[in-house]
Amino acid sequence: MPGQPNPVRRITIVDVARHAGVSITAVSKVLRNAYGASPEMQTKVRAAIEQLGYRPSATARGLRGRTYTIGVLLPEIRNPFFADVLDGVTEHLDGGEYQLLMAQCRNDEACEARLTDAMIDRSMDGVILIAPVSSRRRLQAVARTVSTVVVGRHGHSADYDTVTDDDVAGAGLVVGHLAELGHRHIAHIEHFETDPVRLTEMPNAQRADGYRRAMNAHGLADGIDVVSTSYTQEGGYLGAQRLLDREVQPTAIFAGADIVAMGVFDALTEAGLSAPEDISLAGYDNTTFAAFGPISLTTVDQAGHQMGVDAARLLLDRIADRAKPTAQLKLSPTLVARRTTAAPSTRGRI
Amino acid sequence: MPGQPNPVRRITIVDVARHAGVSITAVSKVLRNAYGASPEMQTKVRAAIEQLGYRPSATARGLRGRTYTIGVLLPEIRNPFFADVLDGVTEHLDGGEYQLLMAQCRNDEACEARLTDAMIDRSMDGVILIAPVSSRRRLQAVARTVSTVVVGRHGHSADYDTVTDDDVAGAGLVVGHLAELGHRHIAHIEHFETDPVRLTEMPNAQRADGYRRAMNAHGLADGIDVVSTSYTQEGGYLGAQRLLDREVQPTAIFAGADIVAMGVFDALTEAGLSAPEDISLAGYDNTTFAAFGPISLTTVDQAGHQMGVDAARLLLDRIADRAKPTAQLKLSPTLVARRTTAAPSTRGRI
DNA sequence: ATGAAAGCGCTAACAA
DNA sequence: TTGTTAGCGCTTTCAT
Repeated sequence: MPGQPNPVRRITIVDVARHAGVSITAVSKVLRNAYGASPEMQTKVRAAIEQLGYRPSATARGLRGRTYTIGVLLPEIRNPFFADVLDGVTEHLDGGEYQLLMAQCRNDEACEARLTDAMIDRSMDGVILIAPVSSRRRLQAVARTVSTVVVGRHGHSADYDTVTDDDVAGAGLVVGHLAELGHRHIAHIEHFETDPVRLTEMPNAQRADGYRRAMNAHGLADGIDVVSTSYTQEGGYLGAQRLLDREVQPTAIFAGADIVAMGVFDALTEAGLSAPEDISLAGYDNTTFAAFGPISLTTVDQAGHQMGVDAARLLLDRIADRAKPTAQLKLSPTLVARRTTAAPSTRGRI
Repeated sequence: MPGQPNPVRRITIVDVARHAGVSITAVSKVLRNAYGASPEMQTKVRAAIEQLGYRPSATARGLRGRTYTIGVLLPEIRNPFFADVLDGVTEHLDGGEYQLLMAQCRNDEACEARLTDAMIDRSMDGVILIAPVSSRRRLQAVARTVSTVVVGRHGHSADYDTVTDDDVAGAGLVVGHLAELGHRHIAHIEHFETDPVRLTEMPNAQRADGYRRAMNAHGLADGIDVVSTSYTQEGGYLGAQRLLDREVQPTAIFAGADIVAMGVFDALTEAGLSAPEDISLAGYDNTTFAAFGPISLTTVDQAGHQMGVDAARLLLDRIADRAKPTAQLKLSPTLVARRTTAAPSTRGRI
């Protein structure tokens, strides 16, 4: 008897109406808290709903009105920073009438297109795109179809709201901190990027830009040293290896993300080096990993949780009023100095 | 002109039918690769679909047939083990006709009820529940409504398939490894559990059970030492603190999950101790964290990726045939010995 | 092989 | 305030 039980017909609005002895419309109105249902009506209907254990079909609702569903597109579930953002979104939506469903795309434009389409096909009421790599044109197209908030990507649009961190300033904080400690040769591991739009809009590009600007501002133009890999642990590992192979090694490495710093750790350990004794190391994001005792990574806090809360709020506002002008929220990052940065040592150096 | 653009009417099956000069039924048949559409018909319809950029509404489809949507319920997005499972699921579903949407519940029964309901309300074709904490009754109810595969929870059911790891054996591997190194006082940090069903079915309970059995089997009954906290970093931290306060400290700690071991590291560092010099440390899950160079944690690999692949496969099978008998897949874990375990030292000990 | 037509469970005019 | 009814975009009998 496992499968194929009696085809448990789901309770529908018709059942509720019949059971309560009212019209279908009446039930619908109560469900939506719409105008035109007397208190007694409300009570009767709610009682019937309760007794029958009725739950409205989001599918059927979606065909006419809304599905009460919000989609979140994550670039990478392993990067704890995105979990922080997600927590913020969840917290703001909790208790409300919207359900959150998410999907993952690892910096893959084709995947993003597929998934945003899938969300639109499922009549989602709104979507939050976290650090999407899609073209501007594509983002605009999505946003014109469904209420959209873009998180972690710069660039204004009349079609979607944005929530970002001031990545240029964040990179500046790191460089300032290291320069103050006495470092002059500060290397940066960036996420490789060639697309001109992404070069302007993606956080990784802005961090690299902020790094260069800050180095110049501190009179350290000669100490600028950038390697391009990717914002992954492997990218950090490979990037650090390249830096360690330099004739003159940098005294500090600014990894564009904490996850990159993890890879740098790998390479350092492999080379018998450690931070900050041999090389100072800083990351970006202030993930739980960075705070972890044995690591204690100096990093930049960009308040992912708050970004999530703001994104959810903006999305609900936009769903409520599709025509309201778009907003661009830019949060200010702060430096979290921990144990992986210190004054440069001369140990073993020529 | 931001919001409210011309209410961009979506292309529907009617548009396609008209454009191709055929009936709506014909288009539907082509969409579903159903029987009764000639090659020419196929060609005509596909051309129209292509030209118009038509995408079927999953919402409308769901009202009659399937939504081509599979839901995954994750307990904790920060635990990288679950990301491994998810990767496996994604990989198996990739390229198919099903879309995967996920949601997170932090070991919260109420949240699980809400989200499984939400998935059912959205007419999802199937759901994969990862390490759910809900009651058996609830899981059965869900499974009778929608095709379900439960991952990481023991206990057979005629209503859902299961994919698990042999947690008892896994715990045995750790104890065996530590015993072989010469440890006799091996402590275990478990996830606190009182519910009688979960005490039987949850992996954490099985690991604790396997630990006890293995300790006895190795003649180390006197060395059994369990502290109950939770499978979180904080749980590991608090558990380790309690163990370090013992009159006689254990020479090894078996943390029930890698994330717990992370917290143990915190506590050790704080106490000025390190692994394996002062205390050996082992985890469970073989997450990327465990493999991370500076950590190099001894742990148990339970092949999360493979579990995900299997879960997806079982789910597709069940969707195809709701009546097929349920399967219980139990994978065998392997030990991954790294640098945090070694022979017990007598340093500083009485 | 093809198409007409009846719903699926809701929402939203509109009428009463 | 309440109820009737026409769809929403599909799938699926059932004729042809």
